[in-house]
Amino acid sequence: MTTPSRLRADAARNRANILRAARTLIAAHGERAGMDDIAREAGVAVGTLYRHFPTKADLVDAIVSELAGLIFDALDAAVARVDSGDSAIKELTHLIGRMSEAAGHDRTVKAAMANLGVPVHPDLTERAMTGLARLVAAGHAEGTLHPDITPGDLVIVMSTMPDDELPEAARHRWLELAMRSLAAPDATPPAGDEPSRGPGPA
Amino acid sequence: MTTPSRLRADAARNRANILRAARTLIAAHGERAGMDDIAREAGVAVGTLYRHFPTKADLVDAIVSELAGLIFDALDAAVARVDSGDSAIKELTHLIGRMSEAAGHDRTVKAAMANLGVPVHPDLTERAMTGLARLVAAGHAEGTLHPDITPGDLVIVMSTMPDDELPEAARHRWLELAMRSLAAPDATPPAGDEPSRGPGPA
DNA sequence: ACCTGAACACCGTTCAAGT
DNA sequence: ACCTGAACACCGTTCAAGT
Repeated sequence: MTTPSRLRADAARNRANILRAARTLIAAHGERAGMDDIAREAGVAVGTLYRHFPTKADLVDAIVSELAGLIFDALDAAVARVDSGDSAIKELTHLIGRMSEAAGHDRTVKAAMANLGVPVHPDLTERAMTGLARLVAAGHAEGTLHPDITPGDLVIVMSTMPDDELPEAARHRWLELAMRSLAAPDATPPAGDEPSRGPGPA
Repeated sequence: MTTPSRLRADAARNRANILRAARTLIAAHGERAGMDDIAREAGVAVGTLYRHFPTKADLVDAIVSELAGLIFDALDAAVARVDSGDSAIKELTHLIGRMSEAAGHDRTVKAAMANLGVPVHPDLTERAMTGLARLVAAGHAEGTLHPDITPGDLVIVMSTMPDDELPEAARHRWLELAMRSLAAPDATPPAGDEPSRGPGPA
């Protein structure tokens, strides 16, 4: 779990090989991937696998966290671009679209997505929520995001993203529909603000 | 799989007990439910379980199909009400809302949902698509459904419905967002229940 | 310290024996 | 015909023995 500060050379090599093998096999077969298969693919004995990751869940978690890190990087990059003046709704569409595309090829992405909502690592979750809040604020400021949308809503959208069980065309259409539910109502300019029943930001 | 036209009295009783036990345990624990546990709960030996359902997947499939049947019934009822003059968007909201609520308590519902898109039983799928097409047509006619929405879009929405991994408040908020993506641009989506702030998972 | 691989435990599945 | 439950196979996990 906690990577020791210093690792024997062969141990470090083994760990890297295990992670690489796990990335490949778990992305392809999900949790169905067998520990023996992963060990063989990594060129180590099962015992070695278990020395580095005490349980299969720990190994999966490591892969998922790794991927969550990449997602956070993408999020940070989007925030940076928005700070530089790019359109928030455009960056958000791009971000969610990239994640959805990834989720179509890698079974781990959905799990990484869920980690945003159910904090396994609270610090990472806070990092994500901070980034999402920046995007939401920018979207509200430029008037392209629906006024009642919150960072939590983005988490909901991301965690209900389709995986590879839906064909690509459907995943693409999902993105359109999802963004439609996030976007500001553009048909009528937001002058009087709708009195419907939207829980306004008070 | 194919239920024999006549079944010995004890066999029929066993089958019913197995289905009831499976409903309970699979709804609660998903596919993690053990075959031995289901057999014990049903009061039969494992061999008997396997005589009725050659494989665990078959048993799960039976439960899922059963539930899909209930969903289709609900769909047909909605179509009937719309034919009687009820609002299509309102019935659609109610229908998806009920399914979402069910999915929050029963891990099988999502699987049943997926059956709509990936036809396990083509005839059932066709029945569902016919019903959905009626609702879509009615929604277009009354102008409450977004003009470009198709029955396939409803399948996408239903198969990306959140399960019990999202808390109830988030599931409720999901419904609002989903209906927003389906509604006509100028229409105010009817909310059967009071809208809740959807802050997502804490 | 770390690695190895045989052995154990658990659960899906089978089958010889019963009625 | 249908039921029973011990036995088998598979896979996650452990551990005594090696270096």
